[in-house]
Amino acid sequence: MKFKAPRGMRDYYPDAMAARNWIMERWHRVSLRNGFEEYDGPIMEELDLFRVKSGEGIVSELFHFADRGGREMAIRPEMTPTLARMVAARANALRKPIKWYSVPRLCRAERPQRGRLREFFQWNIDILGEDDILADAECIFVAIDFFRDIGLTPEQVVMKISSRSVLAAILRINGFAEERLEAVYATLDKRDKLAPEEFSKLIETLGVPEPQEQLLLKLGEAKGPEGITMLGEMVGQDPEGNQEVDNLERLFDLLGDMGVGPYCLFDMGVVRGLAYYTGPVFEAFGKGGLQRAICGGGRYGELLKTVGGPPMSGVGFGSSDVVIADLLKEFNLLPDLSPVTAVFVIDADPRNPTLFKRVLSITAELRRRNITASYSYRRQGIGKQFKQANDRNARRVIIVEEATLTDNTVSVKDMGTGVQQPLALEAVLDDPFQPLEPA
RNA sequence: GUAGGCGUAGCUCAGUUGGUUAGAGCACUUGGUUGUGGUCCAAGGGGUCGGGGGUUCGAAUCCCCUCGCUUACCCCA
Repeated sequence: MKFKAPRGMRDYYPDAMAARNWIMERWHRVSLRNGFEEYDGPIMEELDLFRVKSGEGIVSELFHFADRGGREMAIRPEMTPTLARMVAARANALRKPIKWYSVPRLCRAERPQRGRLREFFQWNIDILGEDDILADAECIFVAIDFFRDIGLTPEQVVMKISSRSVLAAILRINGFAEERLEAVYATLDKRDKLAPEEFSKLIETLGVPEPQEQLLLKLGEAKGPEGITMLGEMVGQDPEGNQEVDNLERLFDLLGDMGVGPYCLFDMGVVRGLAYYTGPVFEAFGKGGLQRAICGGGRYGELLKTVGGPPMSGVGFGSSDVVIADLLKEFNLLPDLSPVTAVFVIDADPRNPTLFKRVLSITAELRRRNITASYSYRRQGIGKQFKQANDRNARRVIIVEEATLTDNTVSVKDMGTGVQQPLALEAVLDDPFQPLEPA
């Protein structure tokens, strides 16, 4: 074929569409039951909106163009700038806390690889206007609520949680200059990807004194409850540091109270590349072969200000359908999504046009009653029609026959059990799935 | 942008000292079957062997180039 779907973008044939809908229905369901409202924005924004948030380097990763008025536009690569813009515009009018979710279609002009395409859907959950760490706990709970909803157990997925603010406090107490923090974050974020000796080498390239090097090595290893204890020792008597560690402990207490403790793990190795995170950060990982993060987020303190809004803190996360689909596949969690026809209507004698008229009217009546009903377009033998009914995964078959014309009865067959019984047509229309008695 | 792997039917793949008209399974269509589906049997449609060039009497097969896909790195919102 001359044409195919663009690089990194997908065609959704019905089976793929069914899988996509399966995931997205669960995103909606979980969002709504956790008290989030849906919002959306335009598919593209002014290029500058993304520049403001992420810097000039972002431009090469975007699909962008000049419109006919010469305005630089970009297809959205993420939802957060749009969210910040929308909330900032009505910051004072919106009831707090703002709990919003969205399932935007996003595009990024990067090289496709496993779990990462050029066009995808991303579930976004955000809480704004609530500084208490309870909001952070809520966001993490929502992500795990979704994992549970699709059948993932703590043996299959882990939510790794860390804290930018604790990390910042420890670094400050140990004499790291403010302007070095960015580089340190980037380095620590790589820890889990490298062998220990390579990580040590990377630390050395930072060019910090020996004691600070040792601190960074130790920090990267902090994990689990002992890790948090270790952080407590590191901050010592520093009041601000103590407060941050207390906050982190409270986060884990809350998650325990919410019943999702088994999914959660403190891990200082989670830092997240983004510059704008200011508090707790978290990333979920599958425990199988797929090592990529399946969701990631955290608290951002200053984001609204960068788009000209008031100071308002937020916390949220995003999760792409591509990685979720990979994970579902890996753990075989997608159910059979083949289309099901509830009722298939058959005429017993294809040579009798009067019977077919009744097939049409009965099918139409079933559909009017919101029952998925179908029939064969070809007037062919009853065996062929049954075959077609079977191919369409019909639950029940209604056979229109001579008795239908004389007594207004039809034969109903259950395709699962094979049981067939004559019944009054009205009774069948009222309840097509009533129990059948074997003859 | 860097490096590896792979390109044969819709899908998964066979196909070597280079040799007739390129194959299988699954899927699809039709028939076996004029009142009963799934199983089974049979037939059929579907391929410029990714593309171009070269070597050769002869290339899916050997050589060169190119395009595409894919995995990892870089980056990551």
